Amino acid sequence: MHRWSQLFIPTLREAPADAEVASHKFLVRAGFIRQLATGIYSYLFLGQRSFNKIIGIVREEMDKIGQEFYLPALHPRELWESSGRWSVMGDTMFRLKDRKGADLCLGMTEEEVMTEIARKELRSYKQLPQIWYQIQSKFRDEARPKSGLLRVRQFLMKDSYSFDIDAAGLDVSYQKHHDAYCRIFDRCGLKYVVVEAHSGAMGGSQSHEFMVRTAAGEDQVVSCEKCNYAANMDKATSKLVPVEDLAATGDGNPLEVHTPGQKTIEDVARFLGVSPKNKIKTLALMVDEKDSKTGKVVPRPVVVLLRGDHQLNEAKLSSAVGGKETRPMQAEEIERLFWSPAGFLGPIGIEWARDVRQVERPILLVDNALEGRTNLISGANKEDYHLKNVTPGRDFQPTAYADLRSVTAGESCPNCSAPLRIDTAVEIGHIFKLGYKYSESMGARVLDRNGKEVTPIMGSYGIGIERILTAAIEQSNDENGFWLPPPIAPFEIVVTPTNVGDEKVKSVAEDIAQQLDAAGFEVLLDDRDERPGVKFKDADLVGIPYRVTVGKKVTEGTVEVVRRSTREMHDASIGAITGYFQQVLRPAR
RNA sequence: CGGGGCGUAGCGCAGCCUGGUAGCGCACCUGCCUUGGGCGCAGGGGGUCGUAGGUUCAAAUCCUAUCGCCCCGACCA
Repeated sequence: MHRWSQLFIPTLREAPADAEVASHKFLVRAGFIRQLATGIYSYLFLGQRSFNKIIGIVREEMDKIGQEFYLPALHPRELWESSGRWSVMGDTMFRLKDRKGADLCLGMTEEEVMTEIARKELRSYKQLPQIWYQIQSKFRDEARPKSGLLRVRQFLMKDSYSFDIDAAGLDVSYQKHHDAYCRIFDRCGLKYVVVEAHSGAMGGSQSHEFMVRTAAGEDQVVSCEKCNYAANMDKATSKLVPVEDLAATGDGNPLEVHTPGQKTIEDVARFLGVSPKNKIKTLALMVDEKDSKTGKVVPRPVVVLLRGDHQLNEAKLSSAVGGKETRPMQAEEIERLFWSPAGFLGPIGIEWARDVRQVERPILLVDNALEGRTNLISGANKEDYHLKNVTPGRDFQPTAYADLRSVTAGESCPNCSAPLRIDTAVEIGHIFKLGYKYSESMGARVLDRNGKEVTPIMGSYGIGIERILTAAIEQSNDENGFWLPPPIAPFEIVVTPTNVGDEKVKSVAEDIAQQLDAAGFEVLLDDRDERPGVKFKDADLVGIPYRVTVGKKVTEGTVEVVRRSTREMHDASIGAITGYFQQVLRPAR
């Protein structure tokens, strides 16, 4: 049993001025955390208790599917060079030198370290599958840490890695993680959604994110009101309402129209009296490609066509160009390709690559929404002119059609056609089929059944420990503070004697706390010599789900039980308290 | 990295424009009082005004540089 008067729980009446989101304000006000520097926080007593409980749950569930390791956070440069990520990670990686001048870095994830162990130690298919995990600090020099513990430079992560002999084995390891994550987040009392996620640049075959919907989040999830469809913004698709095409004019072939000074989609649509949906949006971008012979990096034009009212999704575009990054073309680059200033660009009159490998020609990517459309309006590649009657496939040949746009709220679900909603969310977990990227580049090999060398296939899986707590707070707070689900709360019950000067009140509170403690509950006795108002305010603030108030009614043998989330309050006889909490906190399963 | 803002007591802020005694609320300490929602009265402690340089008889205040922190954007295996 813990006594408040002996503890360091520095609660604050006011939130620090720079705190914006609820979890940040309350974590500081409730004395869970204190900031040391931008994106770097100390965890005080209550915070650490909460994290320890979260870690306990993660560990219990992970032990059912894998084995816990503890890996170094300090890594040699050579290790990250062996996977090629020393240069890829850029400024986000913390780097330092040792006394000999050797380069080191602080770990952002641990694929390299795990794969290094696998490479050295795994020899035979008989040793597979393996699932190895750890819970450890990760370091990322984020461009912009923010929102308290939501986006920080040092944080705790449960990261695990699976090694399987083949894709079917990976499917099993992946599913085990999926199920373990569901059990973990359920036990933590979170409401979450599992969404299909963008697999990233490396062509990983499958990826899911575990998201908690909250306004404080930085990610966007698209989900269906009716069925269980849910996806990350970078992955989501929708069914579109068909658009009525314009009638052909003149002989039906592309026809120049004078559109002086009409540069934006809206301008042109208004000027010509058509909907933006009948207009082609032409985006001029560049992608850096490596020349296969010289190895030199050469910029290559990538032109993207979208329906006029649609928005480009950069992650989808990146996937479409093989995981590379794109940038907008500069004015000279636009002139060189289109012979026209921006505002009047279009696909007609340029020789586009037949497929991506035809490197001497520019790439033309056309969004699926334009496939099969006819008589669209595009720029004419001539200042102050646009073209009517533009029909994809007839008037120009795309290098490829692809899904390139972001869905918007209200569009139809791809499965059941019900309206889609878009919410901001916090990512609390991510499971990812890595494939062969690390095992291949770092040279991990095992012998299969036939004595043939094969490369094990990997998965990697992460859980943000701090984000579980912040998401829980974002989900459950009011103007007075927050309440946590009992499994992750720093204490389950706070016993609040209203007046420790009253011997009867004091001793009953003491007895109740002792009893609850003896029965195995996590109890905090607020034995401070403070006025009741102060204690109630603090009790409401710090996230403890239940309060037992011991006050005047002790003379009648009665105390009050208050449930923080609902403010529900009822009198209970002193002798019945332990039984009551047995029922609500330890129900038989 | 681009744009904006802020650094004055533990927290929240005023003072700066117009240079001259460093202030307020909360918190903290002592005493009394009070005891069901941050109570009251009295007394008290605590600040190199982020740092460095400059202007001036005199700088929290004006100028320059620098560091830190926050917000928006870019970025985010």
